[in-house]
Amino acid sequence: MLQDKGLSESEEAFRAPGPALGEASAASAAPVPEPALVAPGLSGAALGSPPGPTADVAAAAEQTVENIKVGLHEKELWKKFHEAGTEMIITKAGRRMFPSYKVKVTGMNPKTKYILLIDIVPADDHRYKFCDNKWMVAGKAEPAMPGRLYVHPDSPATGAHWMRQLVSFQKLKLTNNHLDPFGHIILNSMHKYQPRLHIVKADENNAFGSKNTAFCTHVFPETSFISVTSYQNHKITQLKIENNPFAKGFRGSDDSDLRVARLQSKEYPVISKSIMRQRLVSTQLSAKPDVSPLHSAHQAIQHYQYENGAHMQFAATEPQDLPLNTFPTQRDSSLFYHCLKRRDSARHLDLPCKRSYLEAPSSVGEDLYFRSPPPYDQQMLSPSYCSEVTPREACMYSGSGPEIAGVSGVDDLPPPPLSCNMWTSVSPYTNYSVQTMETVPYQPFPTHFTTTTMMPRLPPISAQSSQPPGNPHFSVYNPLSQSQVRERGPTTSFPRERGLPSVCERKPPSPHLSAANEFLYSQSFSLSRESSLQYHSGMGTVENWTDG
DNA sequence: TCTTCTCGCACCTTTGAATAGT
DNA sequence: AACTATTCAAAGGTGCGAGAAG
Repeated sequence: MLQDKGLSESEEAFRAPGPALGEASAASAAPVPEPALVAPGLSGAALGSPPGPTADVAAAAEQTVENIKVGLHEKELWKKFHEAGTEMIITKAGRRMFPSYKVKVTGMNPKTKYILLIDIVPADDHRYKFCDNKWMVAGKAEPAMPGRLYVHPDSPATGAHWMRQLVSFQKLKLTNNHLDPFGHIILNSMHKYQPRLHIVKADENNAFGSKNTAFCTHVFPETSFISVTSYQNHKITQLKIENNPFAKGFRGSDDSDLRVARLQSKEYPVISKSIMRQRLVSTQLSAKPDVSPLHSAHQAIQHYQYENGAHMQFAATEPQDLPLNTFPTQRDSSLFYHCLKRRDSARHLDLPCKRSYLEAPSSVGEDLYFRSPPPYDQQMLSPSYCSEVTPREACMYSGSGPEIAGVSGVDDLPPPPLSCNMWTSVSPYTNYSVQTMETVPYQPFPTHFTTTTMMPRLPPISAQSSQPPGNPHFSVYNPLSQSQVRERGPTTSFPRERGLPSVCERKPPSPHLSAANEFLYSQSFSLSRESSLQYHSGMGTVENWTDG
């Protein structure tokens, strides 16, 4: 039961010899913010919270979280992409990220349970276009998509569990479907994003609403990317093809060609049809003097070098070829970090994590529903779900609403689709720029970032009193994970991705899962409200950030 | 006309069940 | 009977490229 695909994959990757593991180790050893980086003033007193009776526990929890170190797996690969300007395909059905987000975690308390989750936030408020072989700002960003969290399917799990192997988020999918019913993370095309990893302490000492709930956030700047519906930069295309096993079929030459090339001591570049085509396009677009046969040859050589396992030489290309290199490589960008404790809530609910995460799901009859508030005009309501039956599946928090059911074209759908994420409408992105992080304060969450406003039973940050707890607009929906649904087989005509469940096949959540959702919501709430005050990049400035 | 998006496709890896062998 | 290794088909992940949409 403990073993599922996700874990197996992670373990396999972790065990895999060679560069991947080495990189992971190196990443783990990468400089990690010292405790000093944790912004001061995290104490309850500093924030106006009275010291609680669990001060000792709080201190222990905080220390535990502060000691957590996270290393990005395949950091070198990420850097290669980053130097070329990482692009991630987003599709209606959802597309995995590549490189996938994998981390090695250390410093956890082996016996304490943690929840690991990822969110992807806008890196700036611009829309981009790929012109003249480089990314250029093309205007103001479109309104942010409903924010969603991707909770690692193993969550919650003990520190020993997380530290035992690589933690892989490779099943995380990105979509541009605003009404995505599958729980994928929704993004806008041609926008820049920054994934973030959150580690939430989730043991019995940190009951929901506790003042002492601790968590930390890690950001690896090299994982930032521009979302696209089709690749723009042929360098990225080639990197994907050469590194992603699933794209092996697009590698420029067959085995014999590769063998020939290798036998010929790399004297001849191996160029795929795609790269030829894209280079033609690039050449046509570029009126630059350096766009010449020699230039093309240079690129071909670069490609060839890569084909043959040599390091890519993109760094040697002209600056304009590195438009998305938003994080200067000379700067240690291992991670941004913050650590803090929740201290603003008086609620103390049972934590789902108090129970074994292997615990069998409750019967349908025990399912709870609560709604997220309809705070804004375009608010999308949706149930959220979190699966424990198939813990390896993504557990995302989202919202959905009548629009979704309507759009689905299925009138008799049971409670609207759900995904595992939480979402809500998102206000325009507040300005923080990863690109200029060294000088612009990093604001981890937009003021109205969805993961905060969707918080069930927690007032929206910007409309705190609009939906009091218990408001009928709050609901919880806990559909089955995709794999669970898949086992049941198709039962509806709802448009679906191959192998993905129809929305109406999902079932409501069990009470403890709802509580889990709530816990996570609360954590996100804390992140959004407090991290802004305490987030510390370690290399940039720290700016207080206030609501509204 | 241009840019962006959608969809079907071929190709590939991954997964897991079925089967054979020890 | 239990365990391991192998085989094979289905599921699912890729980028490509034509055409649609705005």
